[in-house]
Amino acid sequence: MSSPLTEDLCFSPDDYDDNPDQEDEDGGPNHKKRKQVKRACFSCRKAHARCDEERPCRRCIRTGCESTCVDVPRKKRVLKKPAKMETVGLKRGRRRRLDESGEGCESGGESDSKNFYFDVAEDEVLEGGSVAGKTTPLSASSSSSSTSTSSTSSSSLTTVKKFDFTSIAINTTEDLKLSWKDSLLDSMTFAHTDDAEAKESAAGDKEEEADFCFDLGKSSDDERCLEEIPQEMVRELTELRSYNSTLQDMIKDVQQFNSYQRKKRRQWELSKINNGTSASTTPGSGALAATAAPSDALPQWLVSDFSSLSNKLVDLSSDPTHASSTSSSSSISSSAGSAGGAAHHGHGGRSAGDEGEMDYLGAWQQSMANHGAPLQLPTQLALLAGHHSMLQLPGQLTTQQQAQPQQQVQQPLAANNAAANAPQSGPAPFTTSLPFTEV
DNA sequence: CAATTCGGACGATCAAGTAC
DNA sequence: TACTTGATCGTCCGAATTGT
Repeated sequence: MSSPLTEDLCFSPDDYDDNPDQEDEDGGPNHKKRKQVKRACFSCRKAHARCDEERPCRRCIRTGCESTCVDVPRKKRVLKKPAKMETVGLKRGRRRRLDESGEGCESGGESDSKNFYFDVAEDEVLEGGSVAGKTTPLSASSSSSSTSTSSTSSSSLTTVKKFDFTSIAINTTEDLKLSWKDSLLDSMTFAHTDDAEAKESAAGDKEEEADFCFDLGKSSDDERCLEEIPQEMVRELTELRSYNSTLQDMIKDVQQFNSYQRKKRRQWELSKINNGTSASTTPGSGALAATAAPSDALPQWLVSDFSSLSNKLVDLSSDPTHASSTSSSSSISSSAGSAGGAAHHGHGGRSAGDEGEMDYLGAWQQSMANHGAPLQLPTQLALLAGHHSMLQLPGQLTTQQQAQPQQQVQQPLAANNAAANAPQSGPAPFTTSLPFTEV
């Protein structure tokens, strides 16, 4: 029954349209239309409870949550699927005048269209409008999957250009299957629905179907299609995800190192300016002692991280099966901490019987090239990782890089910082420029 | 027994498609 | 451009559940 709360609110008298004389086709002689407020407050909406126009509303006052009694902006409407009426055969737009049958007539105002609505409802699935309000399981599932783009939130880290394969927005095998089914079924003009009744009625109406259904093939083919192709996709995607996850780990660490070095360099340059002399001439004095000239040496934590990273890479490139088992144990600890959440998913995704041996490093190179990032990592990282093939050491610039000098990577930052803009009379630009630009 | 939660029916609104 | 209409989003009833 009604809860005491709603009883307390006592909305009833004018909550319903007192115009019952309209249509009573669904039986009830006094079928009153439910009136609803234009906008319910956040609290009421959350509680699925009745609200009113006042702020704070009566319910919030009563429950003592006036603070949350605020309006929430309406969501912008999004069409998740292409309009369905093509698939069902209904057409939008002004109703065609049908002289002979008398079935249709020129639509006039609102009431006319309403009548028409009910007329149509006789032989269609549209009953009382409630069916139309339902969301199909397919659309729901496809929209619910969320991407976990693990962009770093820390301000000291740079944002990476996107080459995140997981942004395909598919997180599980089931998601993938559903998504695939969805797209496949979308491509058919045949109205797919999980609702057995609707399916039946759709199947029954052969004549209409023929009009807007084309090239469906046999249903058995469709079934097979739905099963086989996802398998292939699942496998590929799993590989991609695994590789991408490793990539993300590396990127995170490298970004940290980059940030660390940049900060160090800024400090060094600043202190140099403040001192009014060349850093090399006054070593060991005061602040300068604290901010020694940046070196190419990696901090200790990074060294250990990259050690495990290199092991991991060796595993990945040589023995994928082994990689999946070892990668979890030799996890690359992300000192940033914040980004750890999405970083390590997918490593276990490679199935034991996976025969497709992937050239991860090659793939990485390819990916980086595709996204316009130069293939260059810090020297020590290159040495640590032990994969010179995938790294480009400072001496080995690409032709593209030879054309534009290295410090280009650091420019956006330097533009914002007067100190960093100081004449580059200090040490030569670092050879540890990184493959990522600041955004 | 009161309070809270939440599934789902119903209402409002919007955007796409069509007739004129 | 006016109009229709399906889809989508919001409201809130009322049954179920939880707390005291």
